Amino acid sequence: MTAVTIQCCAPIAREPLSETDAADLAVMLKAVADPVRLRLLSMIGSHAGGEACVCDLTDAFDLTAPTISHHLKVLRTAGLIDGERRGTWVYYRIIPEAVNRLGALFAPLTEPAPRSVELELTPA
Amino acid sequence: MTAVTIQCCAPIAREPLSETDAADLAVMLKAVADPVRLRLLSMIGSHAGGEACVCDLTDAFDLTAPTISHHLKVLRTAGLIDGERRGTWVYYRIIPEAVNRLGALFAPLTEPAPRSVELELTPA
DNA sequence: CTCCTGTTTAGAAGTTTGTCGAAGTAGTTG
DNA sequence: CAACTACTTCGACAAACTTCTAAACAGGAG
Repeated sequence: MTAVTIQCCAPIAREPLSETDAADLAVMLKAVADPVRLRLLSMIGSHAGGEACVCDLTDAFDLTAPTISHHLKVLRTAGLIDGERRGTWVYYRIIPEAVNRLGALFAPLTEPAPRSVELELTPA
Repeated sequence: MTAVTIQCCAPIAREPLSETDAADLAVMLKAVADPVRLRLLSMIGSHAGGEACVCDLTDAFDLTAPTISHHLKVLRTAGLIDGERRGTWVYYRIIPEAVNRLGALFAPLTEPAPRSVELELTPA
């Protein structure tokens, strides 16, 4: 059921990116091109249950709550994470499709021609 | 022989990135988090022979030569490309290991446990 | 309702980044 | 050597970014 569904742009070395695709991807990459946001994304994604509370995230850094909130907003605006308030706390989780899109962009491409490069994730 | 050899950091959602790894990766991601540099990288990687001359790259953009040169330097400093002068022209090519490192970072991770995720590139 | 905690918004200060024009280096050709 | 082309370095400046403090908003407890 977790179909992965990688689509948007071929690996970066297959064919030149269009101006539009490049601009589009740059937004996502900019969001992830910061040490704090990288760690936030990693913490959220690797947290038990696939989601993490802002309170946990804030405690893990030597930064103020507004700063963490700002970084989370950047990740959210870029479509990489999604947040939900449940009672007192707000929980964030990764949007896998977005992360997969980045993975596909930098996927290894040993041959110029599309050989049989397959990810064996769902053995059917 | 193209062993790929992906190593450095587990996928982003496997375990929280260390502060050092995050800072390290952020340098590479910052280099790639710009529409012009993304297109440059893509043009270089997808160019015939695996390398492109600066003259070709400069012509493809509406930017001055110094600006293109600056962007190439950012990519080079980040370890993503390497340049070589041959006679009159300078040629740049992608460093695959660096790009693969980014690919590994965003590789899909459907299960928390390390299942049999294998890239079938060298059928031995 | 009032107070307290968790989170976001608003505004400001300091730094980094993208771009340019001008000038410098490298190699080819006459 | 002189002139020309290809590319890089330098210095400058506007725009964008990271971080902070202060203040607002949201929900739970007394």
